[in-house]
Amino acid sequence: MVEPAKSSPLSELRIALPSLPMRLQEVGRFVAANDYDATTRSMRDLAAEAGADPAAFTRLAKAIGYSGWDELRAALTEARRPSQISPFSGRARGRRPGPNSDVALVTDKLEAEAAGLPRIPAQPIVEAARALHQAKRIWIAGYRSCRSVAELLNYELRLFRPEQVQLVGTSGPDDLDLGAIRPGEAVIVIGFLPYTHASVRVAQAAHRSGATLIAIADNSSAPMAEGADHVLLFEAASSPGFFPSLTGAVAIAQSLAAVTFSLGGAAAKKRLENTEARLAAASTYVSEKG
Amino acid sequence: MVEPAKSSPLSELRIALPSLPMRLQEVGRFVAANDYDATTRSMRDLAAEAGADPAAFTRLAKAIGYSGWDELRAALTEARRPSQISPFSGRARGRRPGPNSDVALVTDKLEAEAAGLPRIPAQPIVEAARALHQAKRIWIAGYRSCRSVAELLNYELRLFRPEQVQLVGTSGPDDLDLGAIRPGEAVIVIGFLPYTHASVRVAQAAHRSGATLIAIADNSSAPMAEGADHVLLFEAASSPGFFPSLTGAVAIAQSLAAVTFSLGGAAAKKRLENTEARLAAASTYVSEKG
DNA sequence: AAATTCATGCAACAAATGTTTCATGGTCGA
DNA sequence: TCGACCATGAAACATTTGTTGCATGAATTT
Repeated sequence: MVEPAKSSPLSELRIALPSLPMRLQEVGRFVAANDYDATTRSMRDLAAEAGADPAAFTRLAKAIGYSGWDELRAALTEARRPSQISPFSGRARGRRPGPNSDVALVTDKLEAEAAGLPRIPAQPIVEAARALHQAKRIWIAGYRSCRSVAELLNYELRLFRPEQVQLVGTSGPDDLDLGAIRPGEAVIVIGFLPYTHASVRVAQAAHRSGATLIAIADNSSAPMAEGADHVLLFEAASSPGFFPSLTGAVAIAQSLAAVTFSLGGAAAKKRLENTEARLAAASTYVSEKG
Repeated sequence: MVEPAKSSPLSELRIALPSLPMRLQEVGRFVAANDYDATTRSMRDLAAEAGADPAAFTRLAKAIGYSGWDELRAALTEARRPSQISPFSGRARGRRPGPNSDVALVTDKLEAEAAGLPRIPAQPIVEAARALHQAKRIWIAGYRSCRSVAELLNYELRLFRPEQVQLVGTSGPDDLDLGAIRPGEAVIVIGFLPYTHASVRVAQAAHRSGATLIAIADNSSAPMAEGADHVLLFEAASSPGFFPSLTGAVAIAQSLAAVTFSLGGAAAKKRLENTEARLAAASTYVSEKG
């Protein structure tokens, strides 16, 4: 099934552009080139920057079939709206049983997850890593499926900061750890919908105790992101399948560990070497043979 | 007093959220959850949708240090501006040490991992899932950083096959489990270079006992892949960084679980529903509120 | 118990927004 | 050349916007 190619307001604009009066062309080009400002700033503001009359914007909108600038801007705004991920994109679709349908499921899933990774904002990860670098102690909490991510992070960070990293709930009930959180420490909470009470409690405890709170979540409005100093977002529902995807969370966790290690400099490197030497001495690993 | 990370207005908002009056919290949550609308639509419009007083938005802005809603919105708008976020954020520039090099590291890492995912062969995953579907019992083994992947797989499979899935080494020493493996069962071993002795021993025990062996590894010549009925390969070293990447392994694990579930049909679906109902009854999750 | 602070909704306010009108100047066809 | 038409900028318009003062009621302190 092919969509009737409903053109976006921007392409409508560009198509109509050549047949417009000179001044409207200028304004139209300005809008096309600055469509983000067009959706966010006021008409008069744009007019000032474009060196044009405010009325030209109203006339432009009417010239390409809108009732006025407001309507054009609303269309541009909707066109720019970040793609709302529909949870039922892949699963609700009729997927008839067959030998190839499962392969298609896997392929779709992998591709969707691959597409989600580059959309992860890098800057917040770096900032969170700085916070980890400065933290005197690092707590990590994650429950149910997120537990695996928490443990991964715990493992990697411990490779070069063995004494300062701890998984919440390993040495007794969680509550025991919650009371031990102090200012100057950092707490990482991982979770996504549906959110567990436990993860929210850890986040609140972290915030209350004055520690730096880092939330890895699928949504900026997740309850454990409240009060968080750093929120690292990934797309959990972006891939077809039955469980939320964890690849984004894992990628974030690994990037976080990598940058934190990088900030650690020579000291971190040395500790990592020590740890590796110890593991090798215990003959944990199969020796590579030539 | 610790200075808060003033990276983005959204994080400022989240940090201040818990210490705000109730109504302002509601409004703040709404803004955090709908930040795109916050930048594009009018204050009164938002107020109507949030079911709040317009004045609350002005007060919220002032409460977190802005002169008014206009200024907060301007900050949100600038934070969302696409030009500085998406294109050429880090990679095109020189790689000299500095605040940007870390961002480039993360960006490159994410892109490399994203590129690796579609290269994962789907067919072997489906075949392995069929084996899992037929298995009377499923054992899962993974050590060190792979432990997290093993636990993820264990968790997801247990959601719809609670009695038949078990992580190796949870109920005593590994060796105890190794003797319990029987023909008709399936064993999943996850590992990559450097390979642990433990994972190799599990693989060998599985092979010896006549169980179906599924290896998730970075290389087809990995020692635990020897004698394996199914080998699922991913690229662990494909991404820059200091630790091998686990996103590929996680993606494989989740796909494996998804296909196995799909093969399980109505029975699996029913068990999953039962599990979810039990979790909900235990109020594990934070209830969604409208 | 009284006093005080504070949160909150309502309504009025000034400023701004988008639109329209009007006058001007230019272009094209007869 | 004249007249009809249109593009264009400036100003006036009604509407909407964000803000603020005020009254009310709840929570907290004295």
